[in-house]
Amino acid sequence: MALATKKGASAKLRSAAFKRVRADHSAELAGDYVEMIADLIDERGEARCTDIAMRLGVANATVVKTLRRLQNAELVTQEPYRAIFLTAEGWKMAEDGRRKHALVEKFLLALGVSAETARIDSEGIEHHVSTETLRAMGKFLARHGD
Amino acid sequence: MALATKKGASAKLRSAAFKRVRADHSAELAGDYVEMIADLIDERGEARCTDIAMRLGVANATVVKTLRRLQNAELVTQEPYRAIFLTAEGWKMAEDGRRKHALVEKFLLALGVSAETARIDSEGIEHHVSTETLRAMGKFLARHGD
DNA sequence: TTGAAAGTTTAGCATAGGCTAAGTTATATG
DNA sequence: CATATAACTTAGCCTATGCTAAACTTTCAA
Repeated sequence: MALATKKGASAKLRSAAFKRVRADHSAELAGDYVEMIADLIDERGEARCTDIAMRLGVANATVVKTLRRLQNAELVTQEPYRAIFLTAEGWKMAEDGRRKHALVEKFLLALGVSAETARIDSEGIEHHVSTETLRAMGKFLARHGD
Repeated sequence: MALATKKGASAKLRSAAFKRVRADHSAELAGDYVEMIADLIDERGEARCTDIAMRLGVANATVVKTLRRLQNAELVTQEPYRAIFLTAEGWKMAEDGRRKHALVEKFLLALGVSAETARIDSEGIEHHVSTETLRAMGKFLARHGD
């Protein structure tokens, strides 16, 4: 029984990391969307389905479906056939994402990878970096480069 | 028209990063499974559904279903009600994953994050790190720590 | 050797996130 | 101002990844 308990506890510990990864994944898409919508609004005054679809590299209908989920999650608002807006919560998430994204990308550049790779890898990495790791990256940047 | 072309090209470039992330995600689960199966075989001689389910923190039936996909992908072999084995390709993927995983985890430790965070974050990050970034991490480790 | 516990599988359901095709609305231009 | 084009939406399909409940094997111990 002592062995079984130990085994169970150890498995539980291990599984926590995978559960975090799965949770990150569901949040990831929402983060990408709001960040992109924020960018589009800043760049050209409004965010349209088509632009989002093109930048994400998915079909228009996919964007529409996802936007409905984001509306249910109170991250965006939208009238039929009109541009897309972010709620206060949506803006907050977008800003958080941008900060994180920018820091990871700068960190990778400081580490010595090419601009192209930094851009691509930071997109995948940003959603899996804890606050602690983010802080460590910040410290590194303060010491080196930046 | 010049503007439209430029716009399209820029969007295409951006979308590449997101396409990579989506591709990474589909490969991710397979990578986690084979790595874990390899660990179990090394640790206790065989890999069973229940152990995988416990370590991943998912239901048994979920593991069974995923294993069927991995069998179709020729990464694992299995007889009904028997233990699970890796194919040559499965072992290769597992070894690659372990190498990558270990390097990322060591890198995070060298960066100054706690063991706990390094363990958890490396799990999420490993699948989104390009060869170039991995090399940069290796160089960092050669200079500092390790 | 038989029966209960442990492990495995099947069946059936749900959600997320893709797609295409077809229909609807807005808008810009002749 | 009428209509063609562009943008948006709906409908319906698919796969991946999760779940629970129920059925089936294996194994181990009485």
